[in-house]
Formats: sequence, structure tokens, C-alpha cells
Amino acid sequence: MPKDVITTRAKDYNQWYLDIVREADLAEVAEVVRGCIVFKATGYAVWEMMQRELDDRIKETGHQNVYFPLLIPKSFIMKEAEHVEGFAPEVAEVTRAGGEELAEPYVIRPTSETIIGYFYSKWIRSYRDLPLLYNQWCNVMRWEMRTRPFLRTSEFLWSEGHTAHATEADAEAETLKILYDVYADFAEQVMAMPVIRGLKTENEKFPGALRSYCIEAMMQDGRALQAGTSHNLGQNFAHAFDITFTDQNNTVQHVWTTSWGVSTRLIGALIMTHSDDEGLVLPPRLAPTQVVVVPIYKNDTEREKVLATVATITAGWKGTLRFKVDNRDNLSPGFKYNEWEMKGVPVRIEVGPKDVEKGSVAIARRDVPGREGKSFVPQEGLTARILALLEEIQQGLFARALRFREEHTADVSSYDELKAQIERGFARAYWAGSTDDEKRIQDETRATIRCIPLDQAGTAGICVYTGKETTQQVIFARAY
RNA sequence: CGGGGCGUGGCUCAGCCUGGUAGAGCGCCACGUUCGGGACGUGGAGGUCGGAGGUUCGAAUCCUCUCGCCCCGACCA
Repeated sequence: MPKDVITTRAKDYNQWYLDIVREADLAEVAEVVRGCIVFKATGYAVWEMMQRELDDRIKETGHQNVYFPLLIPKSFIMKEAEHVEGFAPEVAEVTRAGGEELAEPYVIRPTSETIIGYFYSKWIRSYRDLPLLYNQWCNVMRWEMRTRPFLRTSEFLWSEGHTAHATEADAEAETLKILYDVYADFAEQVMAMPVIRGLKTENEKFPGALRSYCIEAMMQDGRALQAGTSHNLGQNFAHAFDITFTDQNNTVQHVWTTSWGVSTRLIGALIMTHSDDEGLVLPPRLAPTQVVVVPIYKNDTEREKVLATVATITAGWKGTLRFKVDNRDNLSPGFKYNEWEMKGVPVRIEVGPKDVEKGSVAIARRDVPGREGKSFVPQEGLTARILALLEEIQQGLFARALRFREEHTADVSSYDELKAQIERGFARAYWAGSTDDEKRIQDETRATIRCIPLDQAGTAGICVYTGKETTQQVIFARAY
């Protein structure tokens, strides 16, 4: 008889999300610090797994890690017009320190383009200094009106890359390389979360960017979530911070910069992509614990035998599998099954007295919850079987999420169809409208153009709003 | 920041309307029996009722202010 500690998705999707965050022990709302959360051990472990995978990819593509100050002189933020306008409402300022009013306030970084721009202008002299390819792992703060654990918090953790290049083409290539080789690859291969690689409209682009690219994912309520962004900043910040270099012809030029980021929001994306009414579902490649072993026994004799078998079975796992043996003896096996299911551990192994006799174990897969996901297999060859199963789960989760997205994406050819489709997912439409048209649609429907997919069919059609002929298709959706 | 809801043992909540000094379930602790899908019995611990001020002989309850959370909007990774 399951206790309904998790609200079902059908009943209240938002509450379901909050229940998972709580029950899987990922985070806790820090009610004493507005809009902030405590990343609890399990949640932080998932972030560490993400960091490792992303960091590897960032370094493989030629970047190095650095760290810039948390505090940025307020005047820096003011230097790039669009940037100020975009971030001013959400920056927190430090006006006093050391018991005195500061001559110039600092802002707590909402993002680091400006302070990095200042230093880049000092560091870059020649085309030989380019490209400059840096990334930093840090926290940032954006004062938000409404927050939700992971998806939108005042303080969040992220990676922000900042690069400088000699030409627009180099900057553009960098922007796209990050989008494809780092972000989309990570999302799909590691998070098992299918994403649409796209270009942001003028309306949705980063304040101060020439162009913003993004990966957009679909959550299980059909809403879109921007999972990562990569910006070609053009020469905007180079002009604002006077970042120049001397080229081969001894001509002084402004550099072309990029910036890109992914944040702890990805944890929210992960939850809303795979989890079910039983709790969290973690893809094996990100699960801090991939396998949990639950020993079953009635008395000390059985206990001894079972634990001996468990020891034998797990002997070779260290370094191969991330696993945990749940030997708490004050809880029943049934309780443990449910608890680990709720916490999203991909594979559970049960070892009882019967298994000791028969040389078997029970193996349960989290992507198929409850008894249906459980079967009995021989102890022999178990490690290989688990490794194969983890891979199967990883692939299965991606396939399931992709199918879901496809089933909730539809081509729409009229405004009425668009309005109907955004109630259930993504609406793909031909688009030739203006920024004003887009804003009007947002006012009327609460949906926005999530992106202009980089994979375009190239066929011609009629714009869903203006009726003009165009070959450009866009994705409309309600977004997080 | 607007509109609505809510803050009472760790959690979920009752009590508030009609003021009289705090309850339930779950969890927790001890012991015993249990243990292959959320076990049970017995005993026990635990709350200045979000905070401040006010009204009153007396406030969880009434009034004012304040802080925080949740939901719906506007703004956003």
C-alpha cells in the first residue's frame, strides 16, 4: 500500500515537481534567504556529475578554466546599453563594506561579460593572443520575482564561457561548436534529453548579443525549457570595454566575443524530462548511485549468508559501477524498494535467502517502476548484465523522451491551430512576422517563439500570423 | 510587483468564526515481535502556535504592522 507522498502529474504538475525535489532529497527551499535553495547532498551530487561531463567537453574543445570576482563595479554593468537594460532590474548591489559606504557600489554578478571584458582588454594585444578561450564555474545572482527550485532561483550555479576571436567567422564557429559539441551532445548523450538546436529571435536573445543560440527541451507538461545558450556577442562588448588587437597587417581592430552558459537549471530539466509519479528517474550516466543492493533476511543466520553473497556479488564493482548496499536493518525491504525508486536509482538488486540458495538475484529497473520492472537473474554474469541494462535504460530514456516530444509537436498553419497546439506542446509554424507581431502573440497566448530551429526543412509555406510566404519555420511554446 | 491562499511538535493538518493557556495522524527514541513491494505492539520524547506591537483579567484565536511560503499573472537561465 503505497503512501502518496508524491502528487501525481495529472493532478498537479507543479506540485509533483516540488514533491520530487523534496522526496528525492535534491534541494530545500532556503526560506531564510529569499529565492534561494540549499543544494542537498543528492542534488549537489547530480550537479557534480553534470559538471564533470561538461567540464570534460569544455576542455576537449580547447578551453581552460579561470575564476573572476563575484563583485563587479557597478559602472562596468552600465557600459553596454542593451546589457544594462536587460539586467538592471535583477541585480543585487553591495553598497556598504568595512562599515562604510562604498565610493562605487559593486553589483553581485548576474553574469560576467563586463568584468571579463575589462580584463580581456588588458590581456589582448595581438592577433597572436587570440582566440582566448576561457570558462568559469561559479555562482551568479539574479533577483527574481518568482522562483522555483533549480528552474529559477536567485542564486544559481553555472558554467559561463567567455571567448575572444579575431574575426566574426571565428566567433560564430565557436558559438556553434559549443552549441553542438558541448551542450547538445551533453544534453542528449548524458542527460538523455532530446533538444532542439536553434537560434533565438531578436526578442529572446541575450541582452548585448548579436545572436543567441539555444538548446530547447520539452518538459512532460508540454512546456519548453531553455537548457543552454550560446551567444555571439559580436563586437558589442569589445567596443564597450575597448578590447582591441593588432592584426597581421598592423591594423588595430576590435575583437569578436562569445559567451555561453548552462546552469543548475539543468537539474530541473532532468527531473521534468524523465521522472514519473513514483518519483525521480535518473539517467544512468548522471546517477550518483547507479545500483542499490537491498539485502533481505529474517534472522542472524540468514543475514550472515545474504551479506556474504552480497559481498561476493559486489566484489568487482568498485571503479566499474557507482553502487550502494542498503544494509539499514530497521527498515523492511519493501520500504527500501519504494524509497530508492523515489530517489531515482536506475537499477536495484535484491538478494534474499532464496537467491543465496539458487544463485540468483532479483534485478529491478527504475524506468519500469514497480514489480513489472523486476526479474530474477543468475548471479553469474551479473556485472555485465547490469552494465548492459544501464546502457539500455540510458538509451530507453532518450527514446521515450524523444517520442514524447514528437507526439507533442505539431505543424500549425493557422493562428487558431497555434493557440490550440501550445496547450499541449510545441507548435511548429512558418513565420515571417516582426518583433511586434511576436510580442502581440505572447500577450494573447502566453507563448513565445522558443527558437528558429537550425535544422530547417527549407520548404516554403505561409506565415501563421501575417500570411506572407516564407521558408522559415519556428517553434512556438509556453516556456519555463 | 498585482490578485488569491497559507504559516500551529520533524512532516501533513485540526483548533481560530464564538478568547479561558494546545491536539491528531505520520515520523522520531526505547524494548520486543517482524522482514521477498511502504510491518506491528507497548512505553516515551518533542510545540514561547512565523515575528513584532496592540486590545484584554486572559490571545494560536481579535486588531495593526512585518517576514516567509504556495497558486495565478507581469519579468526572466
